[in-house]
Amino acid sequence: MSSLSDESRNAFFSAFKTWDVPKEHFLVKEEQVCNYIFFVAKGAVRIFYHKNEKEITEWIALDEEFLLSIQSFFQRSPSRLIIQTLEPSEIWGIYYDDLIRLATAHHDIETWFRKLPSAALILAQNRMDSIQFETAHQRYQNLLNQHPNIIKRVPLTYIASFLGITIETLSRMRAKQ
Amino acid sequence: MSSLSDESRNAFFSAFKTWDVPKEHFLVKEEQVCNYIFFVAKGAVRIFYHKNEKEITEWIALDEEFLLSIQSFFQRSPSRLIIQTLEPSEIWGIYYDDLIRLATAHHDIETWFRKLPSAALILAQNRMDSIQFETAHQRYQNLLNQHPNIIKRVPLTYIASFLGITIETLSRMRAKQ
DNA sequence: CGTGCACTTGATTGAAGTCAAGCGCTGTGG
DNA sequence: CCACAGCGCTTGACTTCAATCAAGTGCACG
Repeated sequence: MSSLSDESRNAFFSAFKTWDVPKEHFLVKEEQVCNYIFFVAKGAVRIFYHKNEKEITEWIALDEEFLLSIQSFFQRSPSRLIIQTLEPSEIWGIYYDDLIRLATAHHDIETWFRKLPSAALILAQNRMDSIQFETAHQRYQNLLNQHPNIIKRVPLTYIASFLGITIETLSRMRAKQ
Repeated sequence: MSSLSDESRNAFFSAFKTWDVPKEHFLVKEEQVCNYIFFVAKGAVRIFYHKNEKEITEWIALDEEFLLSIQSFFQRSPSRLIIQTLEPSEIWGIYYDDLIRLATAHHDIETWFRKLPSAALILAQNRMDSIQFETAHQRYQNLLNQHPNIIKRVPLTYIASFLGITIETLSRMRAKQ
């Protein structure tokens, strides 16, 4: 995003649609195609999937963050991931076809766009590393350092699910700071 | 791959270069850019990265499998992943520029090519799921069912590292079938 | 006012890591 | 040609982290 020219950035942001949505509103339901790149202008949104009847939180986006199901958006296929607000939120979204149009017209947008899936792969890799090699306590501390607002604003269940631990364990970590 | 027309498939395979390489030969070293999509025609190759001075195996490719560092190849940036043969092997590779040329000429190759990063993301996601939610024993059983040849041909260290467990634990799993 | 949800706290269990010792090849050097 | 060093793997004893099960507290909302 930071790599875009002012002109491209303006074109990009002009293409957004905006919505005001209540708490627990679905931006993408299971098996739907994710047709938008979303930007959480204000509010809190989680992205999660079902695994053995449980909901696994993949990420929680607060104010001024992007999110989407990369796989669904890029492959134009039904999403395993579900996107849902945790608070009443102001959401912006850029529609797939509009983004393609922009990418065709602006080379820097195309470059940015093309890099998204492999950038997401790096994030997935990092998250896997942290689940595999860090203790629950380290993961909690990292989240606390890097995204203190998530800890402050979001219910335990979602944080625990994101960290890959039980709410009991998370509760105990907090008790010991 | 299966989605390519005969013509595209021929063009694709004609563009390969081939090498005979000894055991423990590096196809991609750390911090190098991965310029090829590799195809292991015959042999065994591992892809791994360094984490806290340890080598973490990400995948092991045997006869007739593709492998590459998606992130490095697509972003044209230095690779965190290292690719190295485990046996004397016959390796084919298609060079980045050649692949771009093919993708420009053959629309189905371009489609295939564009999908690679988000397809890899799904694999990464699945692997994370298995590390997070399956026991070491389940992961071993799955590997045994889905890739028995890896278990047969590859030294324990690499398999243990791929499964995310210690060699002791792996040895114990094998003892109980 | 009470039912339920979000969170806490405690006791117990279990899976897998660590440390340590030992076995059986293979290959190199005396 | 044998000896022994080293590697790949196994086995055992112990430890640890976090899950599970089970109560219990406090607040929120109908």
